[in-house]
Amino acid sequence: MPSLLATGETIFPPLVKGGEGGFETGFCDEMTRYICQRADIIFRLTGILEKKLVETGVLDLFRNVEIPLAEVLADMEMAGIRVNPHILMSLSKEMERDMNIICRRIYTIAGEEFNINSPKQLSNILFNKIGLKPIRKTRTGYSTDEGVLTELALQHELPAEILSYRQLAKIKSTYADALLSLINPETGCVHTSFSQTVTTTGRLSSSKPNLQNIPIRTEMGQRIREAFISKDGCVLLSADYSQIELRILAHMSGDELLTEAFRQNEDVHTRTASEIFGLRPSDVTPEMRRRAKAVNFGIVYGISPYGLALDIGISQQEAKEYIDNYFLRHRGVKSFIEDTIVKAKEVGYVTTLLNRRRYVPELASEDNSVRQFGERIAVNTPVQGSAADMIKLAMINIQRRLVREGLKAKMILQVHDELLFEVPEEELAVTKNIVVEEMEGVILLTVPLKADSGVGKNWREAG
DNA sequence: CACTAGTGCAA
DNA sequence: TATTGCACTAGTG
Repeated sequence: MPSLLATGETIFPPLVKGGEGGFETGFCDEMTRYICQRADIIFRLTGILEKKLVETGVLDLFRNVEIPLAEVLADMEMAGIRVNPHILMSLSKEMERDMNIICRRIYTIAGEEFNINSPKQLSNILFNKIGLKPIRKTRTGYSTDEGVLTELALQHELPAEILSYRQLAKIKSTYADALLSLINPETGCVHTSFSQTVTTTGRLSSSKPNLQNIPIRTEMGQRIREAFISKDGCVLLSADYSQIELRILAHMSGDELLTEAFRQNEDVHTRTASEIFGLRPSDVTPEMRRRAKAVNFGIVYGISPYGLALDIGISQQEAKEYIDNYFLRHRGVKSFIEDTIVKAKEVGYVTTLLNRRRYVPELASEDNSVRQFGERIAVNTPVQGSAADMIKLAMINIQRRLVREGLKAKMILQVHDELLFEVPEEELAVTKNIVVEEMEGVILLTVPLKADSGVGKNWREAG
């Protein structure tokens, strides 16, 4: 790709000369500082340019979505989200105590002390000293990841202890200690950095801290979420799209059953389970629904029997039957996948609802695995990227309405299909209406869009 | 100090 | 041998 600009040169020069990283620069005058910080952020967020313009091939998207969104994101970054340091500190201490206890047990079982955090040293203990049978290889040795340890736990008591230790170590280092260090002492908030230029699909990314991967599945994770709080007089409002990617798949593919499921406002995973297992929806068990949910995710990712089997712990044979059954009932999805790949090979790229473009050179590869990877990209990107388009547009529309209606409510986070707001309590009802209305009405599809919402004094309650 | 590998968190 | 990310620790040079 020829470069239109010299290295470092940009179409949009900074409005104000200032240091990189707004919250680290020291200015005396508060207003000057505010303007410089905001300008720095907008500059970073719009500094996309020739690569972006050429690669997307769509100037409209850039003008109508990404430039206006930069201002929204700048406001979000500056607003930040308040974090209660005491919750994180006590959680950290509690986890340290538990880790010490587990650590001593591990050393006793192993018969020696070693660095539990080192996969290399752990692998030596498990596979050489104890003599357990390796399950999978990595490039440099034997894998000790969660799936492997879970299997090994059936034969020996050590792997289970390692799993407990790992869970605590992960949460403590990444989410308790690291997050504490990123609280801005002046604002009492964490101010993430969003990027519009990192991902290949059009999603945002978040860093320093990454607020798009805060734990949610485990109890420990939920307790981390309790540390994200609203300011006095405010509550947190969370609104998330329900099944947006599957709804987009229904829209793009025109698949009859999938479309009908959403039009009837049915539970799509239960519906899929009933199709895969050949039962009435009322006879679907929670375990069947769980497996069907994995199938639905798999469809969007470009499923393989191996991957599905690995994900839900069944045989490859069984996984293949699930997939075959799914495509038997969903001819529309099947032909959408095939047509998308054929078209992508023809023109060299795929597109989203707002004409975002991603080139897929992998499709022309001689290497089968590379080419198949290209095919999964070709299927996944229009779906994932369209979801990104839609929430971005909704964010712009919501922000405009909040301003126009003179509300103090602030958008503070985006997590791919969820938006988080800090809302003065007296504005809650009206803000919630605006948010849900704008999210559900952002683009008219052949199936309805649904946004669920929740409210609380912290992210756990609101989520 | 810069980099890679393995691991694991989210949508 | 399922998509997109960020970031931790260990280990190497």
